[in-house]
Amino acid sequence: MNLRELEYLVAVDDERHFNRAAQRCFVSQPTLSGQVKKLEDELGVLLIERNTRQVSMTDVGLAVAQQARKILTEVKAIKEITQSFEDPMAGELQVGLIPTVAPYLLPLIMPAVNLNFPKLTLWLHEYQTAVLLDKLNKSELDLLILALPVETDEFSEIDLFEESFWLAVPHHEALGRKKNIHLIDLDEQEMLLLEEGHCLRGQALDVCFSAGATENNRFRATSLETLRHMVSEGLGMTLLPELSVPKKRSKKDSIQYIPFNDPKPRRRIGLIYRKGSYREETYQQLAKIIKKLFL
Amino acid sequence: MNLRELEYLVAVDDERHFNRAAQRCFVSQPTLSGQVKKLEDELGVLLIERNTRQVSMTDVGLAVAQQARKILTEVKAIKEITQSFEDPMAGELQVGLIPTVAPYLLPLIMPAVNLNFPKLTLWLHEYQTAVLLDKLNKSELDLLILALPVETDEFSEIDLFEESFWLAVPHHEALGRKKNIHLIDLDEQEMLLLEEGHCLRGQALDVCFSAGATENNRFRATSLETLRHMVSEGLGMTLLPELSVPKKRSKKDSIQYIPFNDPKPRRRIGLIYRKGSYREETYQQLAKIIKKLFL
DNA sequence: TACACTAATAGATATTTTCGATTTATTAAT
DNA sequence: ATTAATAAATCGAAAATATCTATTAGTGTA
Repeated sequence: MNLRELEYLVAVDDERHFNRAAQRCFVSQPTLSGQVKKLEDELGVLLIERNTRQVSMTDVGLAVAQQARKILTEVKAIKEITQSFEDPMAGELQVGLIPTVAPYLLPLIMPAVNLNFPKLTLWLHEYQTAVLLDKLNKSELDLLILALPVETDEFSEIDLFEESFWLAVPHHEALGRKKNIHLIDLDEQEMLLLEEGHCLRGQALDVCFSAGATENNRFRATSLETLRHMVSEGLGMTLLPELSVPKKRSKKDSIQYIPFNDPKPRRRIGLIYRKGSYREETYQQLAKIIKKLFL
Repeated sequence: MNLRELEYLVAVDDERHFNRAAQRCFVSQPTLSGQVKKLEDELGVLLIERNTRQVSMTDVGLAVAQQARKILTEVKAIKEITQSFEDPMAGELQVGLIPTVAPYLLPLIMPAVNLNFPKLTLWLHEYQTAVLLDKLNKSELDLLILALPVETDEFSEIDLFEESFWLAVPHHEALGRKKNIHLIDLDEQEMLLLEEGHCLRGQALDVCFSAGATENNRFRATSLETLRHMVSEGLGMTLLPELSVPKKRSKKDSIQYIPFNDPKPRRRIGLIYRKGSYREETYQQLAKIIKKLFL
């Protein structure tokens, strides 16, 4: 078997036309026809049903073409591997982030990343922790930015920064007058939280639990911004991670943002990747740049 | 690039010796040397550090060889794909089972499977549910036999059979006199259970909870057979899945096995595989044969 | 210095891939 | 029925590639 044969097969599956497929592969039609036939002979099955009027794939053909695509993708990866050794800070990276971090962190770090590593292209993906871990595992993603710790020994972690929680209260609430608050001030309070699946929900629940607060079970927000709108509508208070707290705040805002006194409740944000990945150097340098911004 | 070049590279990585690597590939040493050099030229990096005395892989070389192995494995899979279309009931299958099912189910089904599908080779793997699902996801396994339901939409399920739970009590216990028992007879009883990680533990806990029984927290068994020995030593009672209950029982056994009256507590055992797998036909037929044994 | 071992090189040969030209088959239009 | 248009298969020559044997060159050891 041969990688070119596989390319030809994939081209036929895409084009459903031998001539066009051949053009796409920059070879003549007889060449492509011949190689496809050779592949069929070697495998001992008919991959493509064809007459002079129409081309269609057999069931086996479809399955083999699918596998061929996978193989060709893995082959491309070889070139990326070697390039990443030549220059660790060049190439493409599939990065996954959790939704409660991505929109607030990316504007902060992307300019610095692009400036320092102009040859590095980041493809950004936003999913909840469980999905991210699965995709990292399956090598669909290379690198995750999420809340630590993650209990698994298949991945390596790098700490990035710690993020405190702030209290977001509607303007009219008594608590909104305070400049700082203590955890115990939350005792007996009812909090709005995110829906199931967001790791932030679990972290906030922990804080609520240790402070003696409870969850408002009538509403659960699907995103941090929904949550913020709910607070702004006066429906209740919530905990927000520091990065999502606006830098410019005024006493007239419909939401008052209040920091905690020590010991501040907080979460760790970090970066994880598959243990022993050949891209380790890339990840370390990326982490270094991001950390610098939080000093 | 070329699959043969990748084979040569892997051979060198394995043998650390050009001559032996060449022999392993059934080519002459100059051929192998030349092709490896060609690969290095194409990738633009040194993969192997060599002089006439010793051969060692560079970091890039190791990473590329690793990727090459992956590719060659995927290529092999093509042949398996076509063969499985030729005859769905031929070839190799990586089957995963949970530890509370494997040792009791396999002796029952393997003779029938081997008889009906002599060309099918099953490789059997025993892990707890979470690990099985991960390996199925990563395509390290093709097929799982475990307790349903499994909450995920990436896999397809086929029901195999339902398995009732039996009560296993030490010979001397009062409950051991009974021929049948009701769930409510377990009220206030303390049960021995498996350690964390076994799905059977969760299923038994459910039963205990609904019956008003509690767990004995001083011991947790690592396997069903350990659990059975603990009961046999008189340390307490437990729930066992039907398949693990001996067919021949006597009143003199140190363990008395007692079935439940309706509604019997039970669990569903089934088979799952990746949705849309080209092996679907194979799995359906396997399921059919297994089901037949439980009619 | 001679020897044993190993990888690289050179030149010849064999194999495989490719191309252009042609053939065969099918459909649509006249 | 005939013709034209389209598309895939086939053929034979050429080009490209992989392989072989024989030889060379480098490295460590006795």
